[in-house]
Amino acid sequence: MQIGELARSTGVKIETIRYYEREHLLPLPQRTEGNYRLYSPRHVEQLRFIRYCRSLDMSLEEVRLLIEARDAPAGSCLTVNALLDEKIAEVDARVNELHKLQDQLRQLRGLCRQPDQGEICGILAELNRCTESRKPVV
Amino acid sequence: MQIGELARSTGVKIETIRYYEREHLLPLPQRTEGNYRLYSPRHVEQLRFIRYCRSLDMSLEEVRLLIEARDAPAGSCLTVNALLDEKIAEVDARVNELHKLQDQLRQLRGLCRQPDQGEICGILAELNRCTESRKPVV
DNA sequence: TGAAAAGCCTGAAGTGGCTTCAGGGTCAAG
DNA sequence: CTTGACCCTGAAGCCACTTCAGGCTTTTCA
Repeated sequence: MQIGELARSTGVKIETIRYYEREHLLPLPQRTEGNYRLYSPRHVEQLRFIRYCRSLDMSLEEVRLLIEARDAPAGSCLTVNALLDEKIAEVDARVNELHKLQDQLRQLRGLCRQPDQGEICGILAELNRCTESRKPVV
Repeated sequence: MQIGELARSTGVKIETIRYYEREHLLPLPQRTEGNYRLYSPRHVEQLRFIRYCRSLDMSLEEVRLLIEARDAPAGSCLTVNALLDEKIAEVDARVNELHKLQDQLRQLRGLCRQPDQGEICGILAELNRCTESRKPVV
């Protein structure tokens, strides 16, 4: 299976596949006489593994850890649990941040409901106000 | 006011200030005889403006737009409103994604509550399962 | 048979929003 | 006069890719 077919069957771009190879996340494939990469079902699995982990917001470094753990499963539970716990905490924190951001954005948006009436837009006024060392209303 | 004081009084790193200058987000400051940057209160305001926008998750490109709008406020309401609406939609979408991710991560984490019992960790088993072309349980 | 089109190759540079590093120059205090 | 705090520049590093330039291989079709 050539790189194009691997790309189609996994939905991963060719360039990304080559990038993973350079990063040693995918084992080196065989080559044809014309120097084309030749992939095995093993590669398909590994690529899917990487993409599933990435869809869970893991960094490539974390994916590397998980691949190690997967290839030597004994005793790796603690590592994997710790990784997931950390990730869950990160995502929780990020969601909280974004909720606050949503409030701020909506309040700011509320300062100018009408299209331009000639006077200065309430949003710009507020953004400007925040450049002085007073606290934002929003 | 030298760059160090500007940095202290705004909480922005010196390197970041120089970076904003390179990116034309901050006007070029005067220089002393010894080639040190000299900032005015105008620069302090502008830098605060940038950081406030950044705290609202605006990209530097968007900040550039807002600076333009701020400096020519007439008729800029529509631009500013559109930018905010887009930003609000983006953040909403991201929050939804993260909520789904949280569910996934927590379910995955639930597959291995105990430290290593010798058998293969349920999490790794599930991650592996997802490398085959079946749908994930989680 | 021959040429175009589709597919593949490599290495380097670009993305955003900074941060870090190497290798200096300037200036006030002791 | 030297130490140390402060400042300067230009280049490279970070992440996870993406894009680009320039060229090779294989297939397809006239």
